[in-house]
Amino acid sequence: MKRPASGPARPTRRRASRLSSGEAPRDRREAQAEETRALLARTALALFAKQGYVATSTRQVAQEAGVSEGLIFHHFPTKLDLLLHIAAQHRLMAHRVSEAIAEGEGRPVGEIVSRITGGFVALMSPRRPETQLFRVLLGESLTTPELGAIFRRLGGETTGAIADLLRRRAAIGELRADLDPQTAAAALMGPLLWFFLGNQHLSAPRWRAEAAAFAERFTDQWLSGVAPRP
Amino acid sequence: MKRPASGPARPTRRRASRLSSGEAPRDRREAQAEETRALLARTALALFAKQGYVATSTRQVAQEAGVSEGLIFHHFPTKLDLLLHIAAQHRLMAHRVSEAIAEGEGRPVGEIVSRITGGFVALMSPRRPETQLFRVLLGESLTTPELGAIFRRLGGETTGAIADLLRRRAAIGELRADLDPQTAAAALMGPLLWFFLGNQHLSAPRWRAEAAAFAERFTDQWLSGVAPRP
DNA sequence: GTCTATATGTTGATAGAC
DNA sequence: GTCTATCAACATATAGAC
Repeated sequence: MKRPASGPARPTRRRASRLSSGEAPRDRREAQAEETRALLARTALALFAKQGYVATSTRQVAQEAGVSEGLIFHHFPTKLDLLLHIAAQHRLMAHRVSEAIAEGEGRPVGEIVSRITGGFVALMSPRRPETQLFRVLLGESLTTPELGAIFRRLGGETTGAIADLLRRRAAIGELRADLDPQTAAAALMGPLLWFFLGNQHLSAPRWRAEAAAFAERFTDQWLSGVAPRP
Repeated sequence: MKRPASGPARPTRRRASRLSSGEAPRDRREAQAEETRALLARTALALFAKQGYVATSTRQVAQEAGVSEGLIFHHFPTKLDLLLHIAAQHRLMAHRVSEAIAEGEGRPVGEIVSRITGGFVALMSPRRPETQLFRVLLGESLTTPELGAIFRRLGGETTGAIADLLRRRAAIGELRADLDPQTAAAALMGPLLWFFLGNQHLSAPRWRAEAAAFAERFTDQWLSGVAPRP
């Protein structure tokens, strides 16, 4: 696989000189360091998402960010640490699901599920950083055990939270009594993932349109599968 | 990410010398070449599955297969050609689904769907070559456009075949009339994929047990979601 | 905190003898 | 058809000057 010759490094704005700030030099340095870490994380994420983690070199990240390669290793001991730092900084689908569930307490399941599928449409839009991160993690999780565990944990948390909701709602008769909550949760998240993988190449506007339409049709069908038996 | 120092190359059995065979030398050579290509494909697939396509070197493939590196490039002009050759040789989930549908013509949908989900359990067992290939393609499809297209096509064929079945069955009243076939097909395949990603680390026996249980519960729930409205 | 320079090994791919 | 020898480019990571 040919690696594209990385284009000329984009000029990166340096910090504006601070005149007579009240901050101690220590704080300024730390702030600067944090800024750099953020820059590196941003840049690396974009490249990882486009080319994959293994196929992206630290050199490339440095060039694209407009810093030296050594600086990367000053802030992140290894390349994997860089990826893990990125992963830790983002709130993924799992968190959105938990939020939707917490906020929907006392409201009908259908409403909560609609919020979840609707959130998926917004969250997984092709160009968003969270989406890019998700793709990297998914791809790498298949070969890097450490990331595989992270990825599985995220998935498990998501279905777990949903299953918990369904269990409670089934208990009060809002859902069919013989429902298996874990299965139903997988049946909710799985098709969203399937749709994402099949349509991630769409442009953002087309994604929004197609994903929204799919989410609506799918939510409807899923709900009729878990509704109480007549 | 540290690359594990590849262990000593396993001794590979060489061809048994053929005494006085009736074959022309030309045929023997061609057979030998085919044998080598198969060996390389087998070996590469195992390594790709474990470490990923990009993270696996042609050198490593050569060592593990017990041949020289140059020989790889004699048979496959580039590393990507090797992967594409592998991909072309395997019958994936898509084909199994089509088979199940063709063979189930005239039988109840529930039965066909059970065969599909049941086939998934057998086909996606952790150590099978098809499973390994699937993982490689999925992982790589997220970053290599050429493979992304292949992967999307496979997914599209699968849901397409299912959607077609559902459309015909809905027309004769076996399924609810307002069913959207494409959505229902995604709702069938998605959870299987989700389950696979969450449980691919299981041992083969545990996979069979857990996957079979999931398949049964899920099939049941999916069917009640597409059943005709009362 | 950032840079330059470099260490040390690996990569995909080619040439040419047998 | 297979091997050995070799390539230039690239990988991750470190050392030390500023």
